[in-house]
Amino acid sequence: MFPELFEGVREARPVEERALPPLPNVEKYRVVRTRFAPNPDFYIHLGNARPALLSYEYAREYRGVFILRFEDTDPRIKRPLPEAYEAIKEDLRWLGISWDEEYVQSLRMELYYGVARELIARGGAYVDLCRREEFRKFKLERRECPHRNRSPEESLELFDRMLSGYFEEGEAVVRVKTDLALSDPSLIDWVALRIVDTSKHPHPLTGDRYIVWPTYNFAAGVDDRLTGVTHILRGKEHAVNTLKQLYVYRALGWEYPEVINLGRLKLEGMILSKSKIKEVLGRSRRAEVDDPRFGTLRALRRRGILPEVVREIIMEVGVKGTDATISWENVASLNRRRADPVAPRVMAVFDPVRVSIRDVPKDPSARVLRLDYHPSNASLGSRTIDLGQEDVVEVFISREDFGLLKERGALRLLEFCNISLESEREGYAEARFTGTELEHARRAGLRIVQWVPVRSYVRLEVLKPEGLKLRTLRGIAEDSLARFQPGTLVQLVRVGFVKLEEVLERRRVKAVYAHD
RNA sequence: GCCGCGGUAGUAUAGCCAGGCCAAGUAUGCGGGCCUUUCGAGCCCGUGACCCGGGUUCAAAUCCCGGCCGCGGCACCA
Repeated sequence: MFPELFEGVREARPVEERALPPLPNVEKYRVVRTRFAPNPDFYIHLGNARPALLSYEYAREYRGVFILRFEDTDPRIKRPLPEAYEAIKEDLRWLGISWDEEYVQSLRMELYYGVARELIARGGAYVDLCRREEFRKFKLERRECPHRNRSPEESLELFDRMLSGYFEEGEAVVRVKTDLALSDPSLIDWVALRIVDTSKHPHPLTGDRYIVWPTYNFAAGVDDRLTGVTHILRGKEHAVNTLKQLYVYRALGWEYPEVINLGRLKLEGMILSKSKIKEVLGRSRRAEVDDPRFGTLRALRRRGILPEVVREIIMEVGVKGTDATISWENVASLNRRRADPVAPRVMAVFDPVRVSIRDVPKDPSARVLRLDYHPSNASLGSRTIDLGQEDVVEVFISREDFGLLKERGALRLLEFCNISLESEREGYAEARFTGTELEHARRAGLRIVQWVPVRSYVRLEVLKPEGLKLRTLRGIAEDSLARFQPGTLVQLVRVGFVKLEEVLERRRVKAVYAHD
């Protein structure tokens, strides 16, 4: 109809999403079923988002089913965090991921017991009563331990005893029979179920109801089969696990799903690993799980990183086994691209210095400024800065720009006027109005700097991560900043993008630094 | 003890499986230009790289062998 009206929109920036390579052997399956299986012992981070998003995208592309499964079968070492179940779902939703089915492993224990019995009955597993170190010796010498050749019946009986609470932690485990000749000792007769004393380490969901717990490999392997998963996308650190699970599948006559191992995703300068985050959390009173120094999805969200950017990064890195370190500069750049057209622009000054300007004409055109929040996005509206009728107009500029003023003797205050320095002493300057024309400023080569009127401003605190340090920048900003809702991404002119967190009694604003 | 992965511009990466369309793509950085919101933002142009050695081939960043360097994983965590 009016094609020209759509020009701008189309040119806005065609963010093309990279197409996913085809999944292997889809024709073998009626429907593609993928899954994401986090351990709810902590919040998920950018690295977890990779398999999550790719699994989801594949399910969608093939019109299949995407499964969310909580792997919470270690009440002792990786004890689930009660709030993590919900938090993970929230983070996934934020990323635009939805799931068709949801499972919680700690609620499926009887299923694992059943499969374990079947496996033992078929001679594919046995109950081992060796102490850990004892077994290790046998294994390294490629000898079988004394319990290995027990009859299935005997093992089954011992398994029931395990379940009844007869054994203590470490006294009995169920081992999957593999091949003693395996060159990789870590594969040999791996543990499928072990005892965890839940009276001492209660599970947040099931308390002390169960004392025999499946290991990751057993539970994951069984569940992938039981829930009909056809394609597994997971970190390449799981490559060995596939080999382990294969023994269970073979013993039970199951066919193993297709597996794609993904490389790790790191975020430059940010803490991703759970253990490191927990370390910082334990050390610092201030830190929260969404501390902007962390690479958790919550932290990225808090910093104003848009979910589309996280998606874009993951799709860009693609489906492969190579690790990738995402540079923060890149994240910032992608985010800026999307934020710039929609972020209102406001002036703020850090480390402020006061400047008194005389000779500013008293007519309204010079004293009452109407400024748009964005040069090209009119929908963001505008605000008015009223400089009053005093003889001198007082503004704050940053100490850095104050240095420029001293050096060059003149400056242009962004969208206001040109000034020249009359006198200065530490932290204060007197200047003279020399006109409002931008052309003059340009010809004179004046630097154009942001400023805040002394007459009306808000205090601004910006939380800024610098490496592992967290700094709080204190400054002042135009009072109009307080009119935005918390959560708004704002561009502080010549400073960077900031996400508003709190607006306190209209005179104080707290924000988190997103990026330049 | 054992298993696996990677080395592409200053930085981070794509391409490698299916060799030629790669005198190597993207982002950032850097240099220049543009924008009457004036900017450290944005837009445009430019700059710059296939770890080393050998082999296969008409043809190799891509395949094979060796070397050097870096990284990750497993063994009753997930």
